[in-house]
Parts: sequence; structure tokens; C-alpha cells
Amino acid sequence: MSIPSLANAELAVMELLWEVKGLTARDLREQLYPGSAKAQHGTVQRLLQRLESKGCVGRDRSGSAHLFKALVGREAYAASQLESLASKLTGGSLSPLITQLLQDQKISDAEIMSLRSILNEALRSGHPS
Amino acid sequence: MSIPSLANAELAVMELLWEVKGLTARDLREQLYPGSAKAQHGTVQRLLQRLESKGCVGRDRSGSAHLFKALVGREAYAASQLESLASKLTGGSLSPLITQLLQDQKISDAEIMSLRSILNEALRSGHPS
DNA sequence: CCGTCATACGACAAGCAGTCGTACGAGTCA
DNA sequence: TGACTCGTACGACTGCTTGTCGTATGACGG
Repeated sequence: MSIPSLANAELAVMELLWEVKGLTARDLREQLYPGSAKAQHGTVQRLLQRLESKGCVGRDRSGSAHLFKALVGREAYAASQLESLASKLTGGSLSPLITQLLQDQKISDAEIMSLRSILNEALRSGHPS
Repeated sequence: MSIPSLANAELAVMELLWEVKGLTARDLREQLYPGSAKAQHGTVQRLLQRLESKGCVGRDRSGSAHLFKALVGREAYAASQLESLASKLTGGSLSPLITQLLQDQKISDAEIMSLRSILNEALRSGHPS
């Protein structure tokens, strides 16, 4: 798996970094633990450190306070998770998943149209020869 | 989340129960721990029990050895996982996931065609009026 | 020199996954 | 009936991951 799977608190950090590129640890802490004392300083650092070791965030060390930014986008992460899900459960194929969701009416008509046009576009541009 | 997420060993049990409906605990053990002594007797029982409490497997208690079978199908489980993934990461929408996978060339042409026809079929049968 | 802010990191509690041992019930056979 | 076997039920231990905090340490400004 190229992109590891993330736990709740880690994901919460990523959410913020996906919204704003370049946040300091202090920013993160204020967002994640709004009314709290400064105890969570270390917590955020720990999370960032582990996230960094997983290759999900990078830091700009030029300033006194490092600036953190996401290295993998939300879509890339989501897609990677979906890929590993499919490879674990359906041999990598998406059709059974989509079929089931359609049967359960879990996909709206609008979404169906959107997906269809995405696929049409992919077919058209994917045949350069 | 209607269907809880399953761990590795639990999934291994489900895999077997998805292939054959109605296995005894002994069958499971022989499949899961081929060369092993009988120590794993309890392990399989434990897994089955937890799986049962999660509502994923049911047992037929009529015989002396219970017959276990999956209550949720592989596709239903996979779809539920995909749904929770999408709701966590993309507000429940699938388009960004598919788009990303297409961009990364993670979906074959054949799969694209297959998905497209599935969606077309859904559109056609979903508009009875 | 000292307080403040930052990072680095060791350590701990809780939760869960996987495992095993053991208790216990039902059937069988001498 | 007593011993043996095969089954389930379940408490409990280990190991790993996650979330948390405390503390050590370095840089900067008064």
C-alpha cells in the first residue's frame, strides 16, 4: 500500500491541512483543541511527526515555527483507500461495489450522471491512438 | 455505520464463509491453520463469536457442531466500506474517488466500459416514469 | 541571564486484534 | 456409570496502534 491508512486524530490533522496549505503547529492545536490549555502542544507535534514519517505531510523548516503542509491530497488518499479496499475484497475490481451501491439506492441520480460523464470523458481521452 | 469494519483474521473467516455457505468451526480451523495443532480451536470460536456479535455471521445450532454462514455478503460488506469511506472523506460523493483513480490510470478500459454500462442500466431502470 | 516559544521524543493508558487455556455440556462406548 | 471425545463459551494474556502528556532541548528577544 503506497499510502498508509490514517487514524481519526491523524485524519483530523489532514483535514485542516487539506483546507489550508501551510499551517503551524500552533494553528493546528488551536483548531483541534479549541478551549484547551497548552497541554496538547506535544500531542499535535506527535501527530505531525508520525504523519511525516508516513509521508503524508511535509514541513518547511526555514522559519522558527515549522510550516506544515499535506503531501498527499484528500482525493489521492481517498482513492488509495478505495483501491486497497477493492483489492482486498473484490480482486481490485470496482464494478461489484458500484453495482451493490446502485442496488441499495445509495447513489443519487445526479451522482450517476456525474459518474457517467466522467467515464465517458475518460474513454474519449484515453484512446489517443 | 450499519456494517462494522472487520480486521484481518475476521476477514479471513468471512472469506471462507463467502465461498462455502455452512461450515463448521472445525472446517474453518483446518482451512485457516492448516498444519497446526489443535490449539487454535478456541481462536476460531472466538473469531466466530465476535463476528456473530457484529451481526456478520449466523449459526445453525441444530446439529452438535454449529453450522456457520455469512449473514452479510462480500459485495454488501465491500459496498458498506466504500460508503463509509466516501462519507468520511468526500462528503459521501464517489465522483472524486473515481476521477482520481482514472487520472492515475488505476482503472482499465474494460473496467471503464463495465462501469459505464452498469450506470446506463441504472439510469434506464431508475426512471420508471 | 532568563522567559517564551518552538521542536524532539520517551513514556504511559486505553482499545482492539489475535491467541490460548480452561471450564463445561452432550454424546458414545467399554 | 465412568472415562473419553468432540463441541461451545469465555476469561485473560500479549502485542500493536492510537492518543496523550511531560520533559528535555534549542533559538530568540528583553
